Amino acid sequence: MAEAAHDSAHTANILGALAVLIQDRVEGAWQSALDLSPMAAAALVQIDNEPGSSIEAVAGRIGLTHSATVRVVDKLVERGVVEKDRARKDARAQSLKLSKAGKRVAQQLHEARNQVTDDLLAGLAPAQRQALEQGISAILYRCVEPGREADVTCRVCDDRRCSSPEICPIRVA
Amino acid sequence: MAEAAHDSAHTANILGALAVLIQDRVEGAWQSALDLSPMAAAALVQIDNEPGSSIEAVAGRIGLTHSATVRVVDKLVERGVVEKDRARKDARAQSLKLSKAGKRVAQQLHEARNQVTDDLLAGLAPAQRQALEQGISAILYRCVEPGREADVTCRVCDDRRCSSPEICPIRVA
DNA sequence: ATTATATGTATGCAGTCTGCATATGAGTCA
DNA sequence: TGACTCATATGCAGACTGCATACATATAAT
Repeated sequence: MAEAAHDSAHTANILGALAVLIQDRVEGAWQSALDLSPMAAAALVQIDNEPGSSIEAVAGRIGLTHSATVRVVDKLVERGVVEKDRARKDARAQSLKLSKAGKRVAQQLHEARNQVTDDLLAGLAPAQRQALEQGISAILYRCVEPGREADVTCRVCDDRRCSSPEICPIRVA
Repeated sequence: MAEAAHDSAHTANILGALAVLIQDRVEGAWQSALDLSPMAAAALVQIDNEPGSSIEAVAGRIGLTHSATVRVVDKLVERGVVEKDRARKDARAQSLKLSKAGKRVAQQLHEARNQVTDDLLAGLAPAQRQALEQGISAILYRCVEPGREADVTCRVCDDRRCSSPEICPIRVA
């Protein structure tokens, strides 16, 4: 019979379960603590990361259609966390940026997500955590082509946690 | 300055990104290949795992309200993959089970999810995969109390991949 | 036995999120 | 100037969800 150590089917299954757990906790925290839908959070993060983005650009990075993104951004504007300005270079495009309140929400949003993932790692021994880091990096590096899926996968990442000296394993290739 | 090997903040962030990637791919596959919403898939899996469940029981295990679960199950019944029968013991409760077609869909559903996670692990060296297994197990064992959240976290798991000789790290405690 | 309470289902209603089709305004190029 | 492309915005419809409520059945207390 197969031994546990050789059964990657089991590894794959609990990896899937872990993904469910993380998404449930993160999105639940966003909803209850900040009243943010998953895509509203993603739009906020992307506008924070690249101020001046057009709606079209944000749509591409969060993986929604243009029209859906228009609505998401509209709600963020109504709420006072995002500001629109017609771009100078191209009067068609909106130039999106966060208000002061928006930056505060973005900060809280990252804290909530980091709280979840930090808690999960908190009990691991250093060597175990490093092994996990290497495994996850290898997976992301190997399995995610730079491009649209890569952007969408990173839609709610905390950039400050993927900058120098570390690099996002998705964006190095 | 902190070295990469010691920076659990980075580990936490890419763990979150991996969760997003997995959920996007799995739910995307279910939607495009099987026309199943995430919760419809979860209900199907739970009814498959515990034939004879009431709607109330399924609701608890997938993390939806009762009324939302009634609708999800209704659609599955209309589609011909789930069958309702008033239970003999308690005429209030429905006794849910999968039709033959439903069992086929449940099988395909697991295959689609397993395909995603297997692909992600495919490039890892055996030792790396085992390290990942141990890390994930340690996280799930330590951070998920048996109870409602545990059930909900396992709502789309492939039970055949968490049975003997391995055990679901969430359910052993 | 009868009545009060609890449990399981079902449905009306409203709100959110999403995509498609389409309209409008602005830039680009022949 | 005119044809075409691009970014935005909006009408419309559909899916999904929760709350409040209604109804049927079971359970327990009197």
